[in-house]
Amino acid sequence: MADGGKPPTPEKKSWADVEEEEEAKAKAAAAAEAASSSSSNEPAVDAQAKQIEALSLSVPEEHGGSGGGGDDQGPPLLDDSDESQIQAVTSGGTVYESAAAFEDLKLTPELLKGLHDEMGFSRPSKIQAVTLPMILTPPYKDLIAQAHNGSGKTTCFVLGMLSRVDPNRKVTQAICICPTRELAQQNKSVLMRMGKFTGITCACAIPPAQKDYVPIAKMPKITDQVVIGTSGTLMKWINHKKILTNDIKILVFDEADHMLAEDGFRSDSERIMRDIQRSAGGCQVLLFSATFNERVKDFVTRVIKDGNQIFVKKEELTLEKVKQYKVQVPDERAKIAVIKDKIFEFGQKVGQVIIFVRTKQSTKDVHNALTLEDYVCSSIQGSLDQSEREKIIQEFKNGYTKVLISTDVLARGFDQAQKVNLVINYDMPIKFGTRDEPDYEVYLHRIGRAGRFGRKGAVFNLLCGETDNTVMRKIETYFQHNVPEVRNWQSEEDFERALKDAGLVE
DNA sequence: AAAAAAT
Repeated sequence: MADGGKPPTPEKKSWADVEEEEEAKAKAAAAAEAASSSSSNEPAVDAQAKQIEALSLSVPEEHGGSGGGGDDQGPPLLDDSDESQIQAVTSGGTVYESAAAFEDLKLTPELLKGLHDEMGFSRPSKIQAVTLPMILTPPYKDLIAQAHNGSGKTTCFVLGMLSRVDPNRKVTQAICICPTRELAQQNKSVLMRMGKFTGITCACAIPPAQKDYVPIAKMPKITDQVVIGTSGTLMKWINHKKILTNDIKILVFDEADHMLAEDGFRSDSERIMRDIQRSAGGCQVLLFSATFNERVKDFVTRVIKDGNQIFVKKEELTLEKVKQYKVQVPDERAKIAVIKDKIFEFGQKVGQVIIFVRTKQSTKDVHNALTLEDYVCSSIQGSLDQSEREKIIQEFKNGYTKVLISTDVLARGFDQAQKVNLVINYDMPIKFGTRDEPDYEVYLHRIGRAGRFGRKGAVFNLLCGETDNTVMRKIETYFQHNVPEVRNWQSEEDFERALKDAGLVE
């Protein structure tokens, strides 16, 4: 049943055995030659990398397992597979074989039990099949891996951390850095579930809620094998020797493009990397994200020189199953009207909804406008107290709230057990400092909140004025993806048809 | 003119 509907693939048809090793070596040598003659300061990795076959990244078949809201709908369908391509480039002489089953990965029985019984995964998704051997095969090479939103990246690095850690040693051996507290907590909860039978423990390095505050001096030392957190708190704990970094074996950057972007967390990330480098004498570094723009890609491939790389073309990055729409509205009031009359009418019926706005103030404004008319929703942004943030996330993950208004704090990585299938761009994502230059990466991450793990979803971009239209046009061009228009923002039929086309209503 | 983290 696992292969239902899929064309039969030959045994072991992985990129690894497509090319003979000898041939690959010859190619690598040729590549090195070419690279060194074209520009002598090219990073060695490009020169020595051997280009392997492009692989098809199919929709994964894993699902939320027991952590969901209770009404488990069984494994997602494998009907139409995503034809997007990913490209793997390996470094050095190691040859990897794509893992058809988790059993091929020499995992401990405890970990396998966690994967099957607790997570409910039957076999690896494409990105997992490709990256897990790279992560788990000695010599432990660094890895830069790009894969679609919702394709199962978290499992890759969580499994990586769990299997590289010695459960018997009560010292920190793995660190994962995330851009937001919510993501750190979410990743921790995935790791705890997956590692349920291993005895491995995990600390979350994020600032405590006000009521739980303790001075750093009084904080006990961390003895957990894994620490997952945000950059500031991680640095603080490391600086105060609450985390000892000399036994770190693996360092993971989730949403790595943002963690290493100049206008992101680059300086923090570099500092932490240097710290660990110094005290642990080098450790395996994993970078995971759905997006790597050319600038960041160029930078990370220079920082992580001798690693394996997997990248996806930007034109292949929009999710087939998430239908995008644009809606012209005359003014801000009309946006609220659309949300009230259309989104609340239809949206809630089909699942949960996230409405993205640009500023913290806007979350309050939109929230107030809706609450005034007795619509129930909640809103979140980074200035709320930690306990408040946790409460709102908890209520949303429980399914208690259906509509959540958010800044980009939730744009990346946030996963709601596949129950969010509608995303509203109340404000379009704009690059900071520009008027009409889209933030393509944020756009992609936002729409990725819908349609997790190959499920259906829809996105409505509310466009008001020429600037918004310019931004939308640029996005369409960038991803080479035409976004159809909902003709009349006041028309129930138009919205209904759009949702029908997206497969969200009958 | 900002969201994110945090001092």
